Parts: sequence; structure tokens; C-alpha cells
Amino acid sequence: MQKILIVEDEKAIANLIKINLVAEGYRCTCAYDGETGADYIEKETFDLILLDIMLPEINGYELLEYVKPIGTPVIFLTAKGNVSDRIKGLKLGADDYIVKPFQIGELIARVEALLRRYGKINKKLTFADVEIDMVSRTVRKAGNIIDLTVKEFDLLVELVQNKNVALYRERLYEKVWGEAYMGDTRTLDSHIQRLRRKLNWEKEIKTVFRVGYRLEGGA
Amino acid sequence: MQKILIVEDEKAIANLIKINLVAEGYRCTCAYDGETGADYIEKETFDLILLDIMLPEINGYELLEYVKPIGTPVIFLTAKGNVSDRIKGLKLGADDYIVKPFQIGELIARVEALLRRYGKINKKLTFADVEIDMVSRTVRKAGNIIDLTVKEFDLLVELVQNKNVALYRERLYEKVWGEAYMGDTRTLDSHIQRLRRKLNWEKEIKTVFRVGYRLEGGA
DNA sequence: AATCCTATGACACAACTAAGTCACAAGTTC
DNA sequence: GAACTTGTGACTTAGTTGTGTCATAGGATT
Repeated sequence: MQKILIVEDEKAIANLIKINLVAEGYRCTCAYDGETGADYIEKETFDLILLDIMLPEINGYELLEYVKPIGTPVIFLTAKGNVSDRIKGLKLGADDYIVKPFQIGELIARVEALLRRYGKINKKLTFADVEIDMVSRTVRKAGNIIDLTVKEFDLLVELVQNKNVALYRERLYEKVWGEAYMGDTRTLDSHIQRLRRKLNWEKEIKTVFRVGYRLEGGA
Repeated sequence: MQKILIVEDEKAIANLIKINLVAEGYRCTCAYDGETGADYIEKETFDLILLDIMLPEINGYELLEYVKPIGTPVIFLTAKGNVSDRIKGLKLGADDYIVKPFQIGELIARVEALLRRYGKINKKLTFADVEIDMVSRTVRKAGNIIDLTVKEFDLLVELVQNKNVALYRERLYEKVWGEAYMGDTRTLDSHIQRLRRKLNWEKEIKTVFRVGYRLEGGA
């Protein structure tokens, strides 16, 4: 379960947010002023911080400076229309902002999007006896390092993140290569072939005819 | 692959959205007025609908009423700052809204978030001892994987989604093949035959003479 | 009930399309 | 420039799908 810190001096707003995020399955802590917020950040690790700019005592920007070295993603809560605030916040390292008054659905969407973005970075992925370290970009199978090229690695990650899902060729291509797929070359096929060989995954990477590929089995 | 319907009268906006969603791996259909939108909803099943409130002829709210019983999730596209619109939309059953002009990234994030939330619900179909996983595109009967081709799979889904309903040949054909039916070939019959064989569904798929087929029984 | 007409079942096969394989050239990195 | 990565085209192999033919069954008409 992911933990979210809400730093917001208006208790009504803070609690409204909390109720809704808890309902979505997050664990939430509220701090009603910057100092308390800083204390929490010191003591615990959070997956995400929602930070009001206008705070008594310590303001949001200072707190942001404080959070930055830790690397926790931050969403700024800013007053309506205050564009310079947003820009300042983003420059200082906030990952996103949301304008008050906001609909709770919008907040949740942003929280989810940001957590998903960050989630990808610090993770290790595993599939059967294959372990993928996203940070060092290394892959081990049964403990032995398997050398993969950049494209092979990206493709593997995409497959493992969607194990047991039939992935359309177009989608795979677009995710790994970042551009539209024109189905007249053998690029994707070749890379699949290389992955299958290097990992001995002749069966695990199943061809779904006229669709794409599916990584089958695993944990 | 998930299908999204975009109902938006400004073609430029509709197409912009489409291009971006297609790049993300979705299949998109655009309707430039409410009536066309209603037609599509009638004919096809979508995973998500993006719906502009301000539409010629039928407005967004009416269309929403129309979609509600089907249960497809809806994201409203509303004009800037029109708070009462948003609230009305949410009350009427929209699952989220986004304010124009929007950043395309935000739209995508919301689409993904919503599909993920809903995806947990709608991704498996069952009929008797047959389980259909829409995501991995696999079919199991009594636990054993049954290999189906694309057309067979699509046809099966159509039948199961309308179990105990007599489906006209024309309708089946148009749903699965996406084109008009000219009743002088054995195409549909052959595929029905293949399904019956692979699933041992000689009785379950009942022929309705001069009409089409009906999947009978099940849970 | 006998007859006729049409719809569907069964089947085999041809046409088509997709994917596998491979070798190599162009591009990158060290 | 050596070693490696990557994309591509030619070719091969394989899987899918539509179609015609013929057999059979269903329903209508008399």
C-alpha cells in the first residue's frame, strides 16, 4: 500500500482529500502546517506528497526544497489562476500541480498518474527465474547476468510488465520505439527472436497470431 | 486492444484526441454529432466514451442517459470553468471530466486511470465452464487453454456477451467482421462450426433457423 | 404426407497474410 | 577501427480465413 502525505492548512480540504484517497486504497497522513509536514517527511518515507503552497510558518516552496533531495514526487496545490506560482513550483521541482478548487476525481487521476510514472523507476521486476533491475538495467536469469541491448531490455520490460496480456504489435512497437508502427518491416520480430534466444524463452513468449505476443506463465 | 468512442463536434479536437490515443495503443472511433454517437454505441461495444457536452442535436447529457444502462465508463469534455456543467455531469453518472483546453497528457492519464479502474471489472467473461480473458485473449474450458484464432475469439465474445439472445446473422457478421453481410458465402457458418468443435459446443450454440445463432444455457 | 425450396452443416482447399529466420549494411560506441 | 547494436529486405515457413461444392435438414405449400 502506498503512503501519501497531505500538507494543507485548511483542515476541511485536507480531510476531504484524505477520505477520498483512503477510499482509493492509499494510506494518508495529514499535516496542517509546514513544520509538522517537515517532521513527517523526516520521520517517514512517503510515496507522494500533496503540498499546499500557502502555508503558515514554512511556506510550500521551502518545504519543497526540503523534499527535493529525498526524491519523493510532489504535487502542488495552488490557488486558482495563480500562474506564476505554478511555474515557480514546477521550476523548483514539483512534478505536477492542481488548481484549487478542484474536483476530487481530477486529483485522484493525477495522483495515480504520477505514482505510476515514478513506480516504474525504482522497481525490480521478476518473471519466473528472471530478475530485472530497472536502475542498473541488468537482467539475471537463475542468477546469471544476461547481456541485453537497450531495445531488447525495453522490450523485455514491456512484456514483463504486461505478463499474461496479449500485446498488440502496434502497441509494443509504439511503447518500445516511441513511434508509429508500419507493419512492413521485420524489426519487432527480430527483437523478439533475440529475446527468445538469449533467455531461452521459446515457449514463454508466445505468438498470438494476428495480434502480437504474450508472455505466458511466470509468478 | 481497447476501443474508445470520441463524441465531439469539433473535428480538429476529435482527431487530435484520436491520433494521440491511437499512439497509446487504443483503437478509436470518432462521432461528430450526438446522433452518430448514439448509433455507434448501439452497434458496437466500447471500453470508454469521451463525450463533449456541447453537441448539435442531441446534447451530451441526453447521450449520457443513453449510455448509462450499458455501463460503459464516460469522461466528459467540458468547456473551461463551467463548474455547474461538471457537477451535473458527475451527478448524471460520468466517471470523470476534463476541462477544455486540456493537455493531451492529462487526457491520456485520465483515460488510463479510468480504464484501469474499470478494467478490473470487465475483463473476464464466463459461460458455463468456459472462461474468457479479454486481456490476455485466452480461453479456458474446464481449466484447459483452448487456442482460438482472432475471428473465432471475437465471435465467441459476441456470443457470450449476448448469451440466450438470438443473434441475427447480419448482426454477428457485422460485429465480428466489421462490414456488411452478403448472405451468399459460408464464412459465418464455417466459423461457427470451428467454435462448436473447439469448445464441444454442438448444443450450446443453437442454430435459429432463418435468423442466426443463439448461445444457450450457461450461468 | 409428399414435394419443393431454401438455409445450414460439413469439408477440403486455395489464397492470403503473418511471422520466423537469416545475413548484412548502416549506424553507434568505445 | 573494432566491436557491437539495430533496422531491413529477401526468402521461407506456417497459420488463418474465405469460398465453393455437395449433403442434409427445416419449414412452407399443396
